[in-house]
Amino acid sequence: MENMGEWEQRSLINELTQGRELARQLQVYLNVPSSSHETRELLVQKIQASFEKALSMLNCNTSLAVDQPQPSGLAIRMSESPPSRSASPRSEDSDRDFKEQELKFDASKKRKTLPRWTQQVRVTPGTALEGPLDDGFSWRKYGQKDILGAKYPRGYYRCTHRNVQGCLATKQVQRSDDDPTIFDITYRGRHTCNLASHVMPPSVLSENQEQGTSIDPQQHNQQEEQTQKQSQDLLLSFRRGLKVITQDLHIREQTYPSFPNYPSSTRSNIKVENNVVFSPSVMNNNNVVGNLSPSLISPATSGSNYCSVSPSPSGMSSTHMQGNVNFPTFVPQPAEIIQASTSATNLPTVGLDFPFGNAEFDPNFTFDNHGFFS
DNA sequence: CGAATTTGACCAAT
DNA sequence: ATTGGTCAAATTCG
Repeated sequence: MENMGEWEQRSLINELTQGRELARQLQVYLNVPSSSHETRELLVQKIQASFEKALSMLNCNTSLAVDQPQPSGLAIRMSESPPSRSASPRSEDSDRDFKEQELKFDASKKRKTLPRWTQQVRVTPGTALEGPLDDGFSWRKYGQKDILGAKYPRGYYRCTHRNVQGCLATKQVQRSDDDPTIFDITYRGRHTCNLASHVMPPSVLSENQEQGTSIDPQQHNQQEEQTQKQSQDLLLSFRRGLKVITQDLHIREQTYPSFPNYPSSTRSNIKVENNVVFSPSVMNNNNVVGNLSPSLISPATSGSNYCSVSPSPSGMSSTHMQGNVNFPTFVPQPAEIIQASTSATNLPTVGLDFPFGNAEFDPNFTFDNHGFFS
């Protein structure tokens, strides 16, 4: 834990402070009759966002910042889930899927599969974009398959830099049967490539850049990976302001030290609605994440991310930059993130759960941000 | 021309 | 034998 860099700590403090400040402001506004409802609403949102961010930092260490233009609505619901079946709201297929997962889980010894979790992403109708989701990484499609019982084929993607950096992350994208605007995205494995935080300001980059690819994929401890990953995705999603519904966070891993408290409480559909609107000020700690990828268009792929780590400054390899390097402005759609996963729900209680889940720190969790955002 | 996608074949897990 | 996942040649894209 010494690893928790000073930077993280500061960010955290910063975030909390920010939240406090916002709350204070809210209080003020509450006493000012003339203040608009909207303003207050906005403050509330900010506060929520602030907390979420702080929590995510704690839980996930990911210091990825969530930065989002101004989505109008996010709903997050999370829980972790051993796919107890009955997970997805709408398709029974997913149900089937979960079953499979479950089975595999039990049969554990067989194949060590990479951690895997699913999220549903909905592209807001009305906006013509049909495609999904660009979650911040650059993916390359390597296959497509018709799935039994599913109307739409499932697309298989792997990290573009797989060969170069040995990043084993893959994802599967499948459009929901009944609601074409929803895509189930199952991620597997964590990105070991430099998740590049995209194109970020050189200044920031320079700081950690040395790390480059040095991260040995195999070395990571899984737990960490998952956590990290999860947060990565989430955050990314946030940033893009898409509607994301994470349905199942099931992760199975062989070596799973323990995930002690994944609060099972979750199942109580907790939805945290937050329309997160980050003000620049709030965001400052994470410039790292500064940009969103604009694209979110192709249904399954949008290559918009950069995992690359080109050591060489000039190195951005020609290609993947699909033109999005400008971050701002892109304001996708209102997003809604719902993480659901059914889990061992037993809890009677409605625990409070935050989007980022477990308020638990993994014992072994270390901030390995180094390579992470470099 | 190189990189990304498509698509049928191949392989592994039920 | 069936189904899901990956490979890889062919094709398309930029």
